[in-house]
Formats: sequence, structure tokens, C-alpha cells
Amino acid sequence: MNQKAQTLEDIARLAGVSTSTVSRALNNSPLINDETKERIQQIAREHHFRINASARNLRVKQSHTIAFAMPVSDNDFFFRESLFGFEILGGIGKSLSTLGYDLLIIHVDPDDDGWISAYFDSNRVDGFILKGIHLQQSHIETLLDVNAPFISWGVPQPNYSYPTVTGDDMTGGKLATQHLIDLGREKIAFLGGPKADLSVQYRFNGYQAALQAANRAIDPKLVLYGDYSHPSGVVTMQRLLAQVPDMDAVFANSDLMALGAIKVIQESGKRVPEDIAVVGFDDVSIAQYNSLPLTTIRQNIPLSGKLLAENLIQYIQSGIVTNVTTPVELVVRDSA
Amino acid sequence: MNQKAQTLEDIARLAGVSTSTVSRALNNSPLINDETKERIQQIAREHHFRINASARNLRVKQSHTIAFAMPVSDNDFFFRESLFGFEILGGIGKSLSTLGYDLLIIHVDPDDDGWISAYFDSNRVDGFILKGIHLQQSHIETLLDVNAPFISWGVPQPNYSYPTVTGDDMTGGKLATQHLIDLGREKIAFLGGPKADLSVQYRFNGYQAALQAANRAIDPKLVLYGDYSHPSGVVTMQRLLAQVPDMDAVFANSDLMALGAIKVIQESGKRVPEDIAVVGFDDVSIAQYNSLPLTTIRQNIPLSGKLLAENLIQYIQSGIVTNVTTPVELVVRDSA
DNA sequence: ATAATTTTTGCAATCGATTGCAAAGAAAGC
DNA sequence: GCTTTCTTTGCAATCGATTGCAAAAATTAT
Repeated sequence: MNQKAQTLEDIARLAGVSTSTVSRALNNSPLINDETKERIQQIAREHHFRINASARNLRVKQSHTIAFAMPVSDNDFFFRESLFGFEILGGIGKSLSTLGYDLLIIHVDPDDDGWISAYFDSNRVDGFILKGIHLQQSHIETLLDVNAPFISWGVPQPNYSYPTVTGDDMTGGKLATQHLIDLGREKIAFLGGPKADLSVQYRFNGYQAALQAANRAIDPKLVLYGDYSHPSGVVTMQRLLAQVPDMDAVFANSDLMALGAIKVIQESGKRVPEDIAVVGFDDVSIAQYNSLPLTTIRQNIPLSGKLLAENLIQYIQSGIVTNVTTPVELVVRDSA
Repeated sequence: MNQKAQTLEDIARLAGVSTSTVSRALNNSPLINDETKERIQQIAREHHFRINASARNLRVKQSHTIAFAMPVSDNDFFFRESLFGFEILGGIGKSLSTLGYDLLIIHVDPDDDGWISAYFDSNRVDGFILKGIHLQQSHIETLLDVNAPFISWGVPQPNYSYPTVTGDDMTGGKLATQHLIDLGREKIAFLGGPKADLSVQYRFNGYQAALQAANRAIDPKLVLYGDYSHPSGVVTMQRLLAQVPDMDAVFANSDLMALGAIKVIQESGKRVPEDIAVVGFDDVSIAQYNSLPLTTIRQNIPLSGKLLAENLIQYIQSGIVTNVTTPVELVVRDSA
């Protein structure tokens, strides 16, 4: 029965007031008389009025949209591998919509800056959420330079100030290593993500601290770096096994690497966890669903997503820079 | 050196022409003299001009944005389980950006229609991409009713006309079953997704056809339905094993269900694939990374994503309704 | 050289919502 | 009853790009 009202003017006509009044009423302005306000809101509801986003955005110079940057390569590699990235999207999206923001997924070439101005200078988005691991130095500089608000998952780069959310990598490294020590393991390897990633360095610090607390030395032959991916887990584990055949435990920096490592171990005829215990990192869904359920360091992914969203919006609205660390915990399953 | 030009007017001033001319030049209108056009585009480039999206969208009444609907529940369940949904996003996003469209992720309560008008009537998005499995009848009716363009992954509902992209479920069912028959299996179970899902029915038809072609009867006790999730794979497999202890093969309708089934089988003391062979469906990344690599029916996920994007845009621009089927193939790994 | 065409360009209205400022109406003060 | 003050509302400009129409410039025809 009630046909749709498309614009403020339609509502204004129906209510017998001006568009200014309608605008104020719908935005809950204190300037408007309460009865009038209520009446207008009622009419808007009855006629299923939806405000025109473009017009509003144009006027207020905001898009109420946040971009999440997905690094992209020719071969879709990142997309399939980025389990962690996908899972964190859940929390981000939910929080953003609570805050009245939309979530845009953009594809970003790690070697190019163009996306920043393409999306920010055109007023398409109000800010960016990035994974630190793909954040080049040059990106940070450009972002800061054009004053584009952003937040990043991962340890902040020294010498720059911007909001971040990070897992407690140091504790994670300690927890994983301690668990392996408690299991009585003697030769515990560190299968890292990219060496340049500060998160990886912190995890290594945790590894180191746990070993030292147990009066163990660090054997450099047991420390190798990859890139978080399954293939890199395979390759580094092969090297490791060749170098130190009698090793008996691995702390891998991602669940995918852990899976790659397990594959190599089993193919070499050894058993997990009997001969070699393996601990992963992140606790993405694959960790619990894997046929050999993974012992791993669980990141609080929903919370982290929520904080990425909330703290970015806070930064946009008030300029407050927060660098928070989210807790991790050890979850013991079958691989160690 | 070149400070930024923010609006058409800035460029117009720099070029000594009117904004109309700039607009036409940047949109490559044939009305504009080629030299002028070139000169203006040059100036725009030098000054890193980015057109204001809101203004443009307001004027042309399009957002150049497509929404991908992620069903949401209180507990993040869908997000973690929706591996297939995530992987298909890769192809969708890439194709959309090639076509000049942005990708918005929206969270959708399956029991509510509000999101349709919230995003479409407000001019925030030009169309929707949905997974058919979450497409309620009422959604379809509302979408068609308000003339909101959409495309869906999955078999189209009878009696409605809208574009779709679907995997070749019938062939997939046949391929999986045939493979298990070729392996010499006698009692092949069908672990379906939701019975109401037409895709599931087609897969069942394929299962049936393969068995009949081999002169086998269908045993109703070997046919069970779940919801594609890992837990449902666990539950249905438990029931199956209780009902038919001597079964020797399973065709699961998703990789996650297959993993759930494998877990139950192994816990019951039987071996995969020796005692019971398991074939999955989709070939999401977890299938190849699982410690027991999964034999599965591979969907062409990148292609499907691409087609979802392209065919939706085609529909928006020209009203052509396409219902395409993408090929599947059997990939044999270790579980069968 | 003048008129008729064809090419190029600019004027000005438009998309829909917001907001500073002024005006109208209501309430209070003297 | 007449100011003064406080609420409540409306006018009109504005955000930046697009586009129908008319005007100006360039080209061709006569």
C-alpha cells in the first residue's frame, strides 16, 4: 500500500515540512521538536525510506567505507593461502557494520602504490586495514604522506606512528617452545615466517627465552625461515631434516607451515608426534580439521578483527593511535 | 612539485577550459577534440587527479559496487566454515576490478530481508552476488520485486528467472561414484549436503546414474544428508557406520564433510582408504594440505568467480540472464 | 565572400542530502 | 500589552560530476 519514498523531498512532502527538517529529524538532531521528529521517523519507516548514500557521502565528504587490502598476484596464490586473512575478515566486517561502516575488499599489488590514492583521494574509502606482512615501507610512507588513515595487523615498524593490532608473538613463541620442552624434547627447531617480519623476530625471542630459561643453548642449525606458506613449510623442513636428522620437535610459525612440515616428516618415515612433535601457529580452522589435529598457538582471531575495526574508526574520528596486543594461548591436540 | 588537483574544476582551471570539457575528455567522449583531450588527460595525470566517486555516483545513479553476501550468525560459524566462499572471492574480486567495479562484503542474516533494500535502495550497490544455499525463497522474491540485479552460485530455483553459475554437480556425482566403483568398492555411501539443495540432488542423481550404469542398486541406508560442515560430516558418518558397519566407500558433498568422515572412520579403528575410501567435493585448499591428502571433485573456483562477476555485470548492463555450468574434474590423491 | 554544415566547447540545470543563517512561532519577563 | 528570549522551522548555498542544449569556431559548399 505504501509506495516507496525515494528522497528526503518525498518524505518532506508527505509530512508537510521542509527537507531540512526531515534531514534533521532522521539524524536525530536536537533542533527538532520531539513530536515532529517522531512523526517524520514514523513516515520514513512506513515508506521504507533509505537515504541515498552517494548524496550523503558527497555532502559530508566521507564514504563510511573501509577497505581491506588483499595482496594479489597473478596466480591467486595469496588468496588460497590467506586463511588467516579470511578468518579475520569475519570479526572486522561484523564490527564495522555495527559502527555504521561498510567493508570493501580491494586487490593490491604489493609493488605498487596506486591503490592508496585510487581509493582514498577519490573519497571511495575513509581508511584501510592491512596485514603488516604486506606493508612495504613505501606504502607506510605514502599513507602517512597523504594522511590516509590505516591500521595494520602486525608489529608496527619502528620510526613510524600508526595504529596496529598484533598477536602476542613473544608469548606465543614461549608457550610453544615451553610445551615442547615439557614434552621432553631435546632438539627443538624454529621454522619461522619471513625473517624480516618483526612478528617472526618476536616469536624467535620467545623461543630463545624459553630455551634459555631451561638452560638450553640455541643451535643455529635448528633455525630456518620461510614465508608462512605450505610449500615453504615443506622446503624448510626438508632442509632441516637433512641438516639435523635427529631433531625431535618443530615450532612452525603458521599452521600451514606446520602441515607442510608434517607431510615431509611422515614421508621420511618418521612419526608425528612420536618421533617429531610439531606445534603450529594461528589456529585457523584447518588446524582442528586436519586429519592429524594440530597442536598450535591460538590467535584470538575474532577479537583481533574487532579491534582492527574499532581502533581504526577511533583513529579516524579522534586521531588516537593505539598499538594493542591480543592474547594467544596454547591449544594441545595431537601433533605435539 | 605538482600539488594535487582535487576536482574537475581544478583541472579545468589549469587547462583553461570548462568542467564540461574536462569531464568529457576524461570520459573519452568523442565530442572532444583529440589534442584537447590528450592535453587534459596529461594534466590530470600529472596532478594525480582522482575523480570523486560520490559525486559521480550521485549523478549517474550507479555505485559501481557489487555486494557479496556473507551469511552471518552469532557465533562466526559461517565464516570459518565458508572456505569455498572465501576462495571464490578471489576470482570475483579480480574480475570485478577489471570491469571497473568494487567489491563490498556484507553480512546477511538469512532470516531477514532488510539488507536488500538497505544496500540497493540507498544506491550503495548496483547488484548482489549470493551463494544459492543461503538464498531463501523470500529473498529471491524480494530481489526480483525491487528489481535488484543479482546472481547466485548454485542451481537456479525453478519458476524464477535470474542468472546463476553452478558447478557441474551431476557430472561431479558421477565421477566420484565411478571412481569408487572402479576401485572395486561395493557399498558406497552418499554423504550429502542439505537435502533441499538442488545441487545436492543433482550430485545424488550422478551417484545414482553411476551405480545404475554398473548395475548396482541404491541402498537407502547408505544415503544421508548433512549441511556441508565438518561437524555434520562427523555426525552423519557416525550414524552411517552404526547402520552399515561393512560399508567401504563414502562420497561426501564437501571437503569438510569428508574430513569429518575420515576422522570418525579412523577413530573407529578403520583405515582410509584401505577399509573405507573417501571422496570429497570442491577441492578447497584444505583438501590438498590435509595430512591425508583428499581425493576430491575439483570445482573450477577461479573460473566460477570470474563468471559470477562477469555475468552479473552483463545482466546489469543488458538484462541478459545466463545460467552457466562450470566443469568439475576428479583429482585423485590419497583418500580414495 | 556568404551561407550552410560540421566540430568543439561552454552554460546551467541536475542528482539528493546537509547546514549556516535568518525568520517565524511560542514562552517568559516586566 | 509589549519586549525579550528560546524553540522550532525553512531558505538557499553547497558538495563534484554529468549532460542536454545552445553558442562559438572551424570547415565546406556555393
